[in-house]
Amino acid sequence: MQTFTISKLAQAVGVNVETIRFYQRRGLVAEPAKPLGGIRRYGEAEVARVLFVKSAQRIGFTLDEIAQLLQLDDGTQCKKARAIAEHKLADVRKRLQDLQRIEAALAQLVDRCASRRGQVSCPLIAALQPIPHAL
Amino acid sequence: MQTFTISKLAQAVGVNVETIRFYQRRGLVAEPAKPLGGIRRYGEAEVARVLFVKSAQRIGFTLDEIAQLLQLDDGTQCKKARAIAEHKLADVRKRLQDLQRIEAALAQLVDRCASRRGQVSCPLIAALQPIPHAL
DNA sequence: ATAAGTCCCGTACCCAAGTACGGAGTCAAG
DNA sequence: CTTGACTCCGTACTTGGGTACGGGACTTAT
Repeated sequence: MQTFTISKLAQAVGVNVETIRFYQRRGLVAEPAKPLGGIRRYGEAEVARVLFVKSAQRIGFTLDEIAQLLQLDDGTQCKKARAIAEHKLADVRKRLQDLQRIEAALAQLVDRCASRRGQVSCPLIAALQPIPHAL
Repeated sequence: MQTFTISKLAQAVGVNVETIRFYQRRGLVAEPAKPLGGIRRYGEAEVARVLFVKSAQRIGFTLDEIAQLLQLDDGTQCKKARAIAEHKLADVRKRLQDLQRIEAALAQLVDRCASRRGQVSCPLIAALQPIPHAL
């Protein structure tokens, strides 16, 4: 298809044009060959790409990590891909646990605040102490 | 108690001394009064504080957000605290959803890689597209 | 009482992830 | 065929989260 100019692409995914160009420099988004001294055109693939980057970022991946994740998408080198994916998976699971703990803590806090004003000694700090520090 | 010097504190929680000082400037960690031209002493409260900051950071909160969260711990101003907490809670739940999606996608990828080599067209990209883009 | 090792504090530097800027080229409409 | 909007590309600036550095004060072992 290749229907977007860079600014349309940026607009479609809700980021700055400069951000697209920045991603291109980082190799996260393809730079289509420009047609004989002209203006590059982008398609759905690029839209998907940028959305992926932004989503992955929202959950805490760095651009370098995202670059790795994107390599998995090639389908080739399944062995390597698997190693990276497993590593990330462990990582993600740890993040999930932490998030779940803080979610519980926050929900509890909100709940207590709602039902009973007064001495709420916040459970947040406790929620994030993995070991009850025996040092 | 107040048994740690700043470097012992840093060492106890596994961060750089400079990081502690940086947090103090940001108001994230208390700076105990220094005893008449001398050296400040830190206790378990500061250890907990720094660990909290690091944990919260791991799951994607910024230092500014963490400062807000820490204010909730005061117990006072329950109304305000509740508002902040509710906001954060919504935020956390969104992060959780995203993480769960990517966890599933990664787990699937690993699984497929394990059982069947060959044309694995990575489910990651799909996993992070909220809407199947109908534009 | 002195040298080694810390601490205090300010300032400067670093990296990641953008954002802004500016000049030159392109393209579509009037 | 010019004007205005947009593109291309390079370079510079910004913000968040630290790290590093350096001079002077303090404290402790010898």
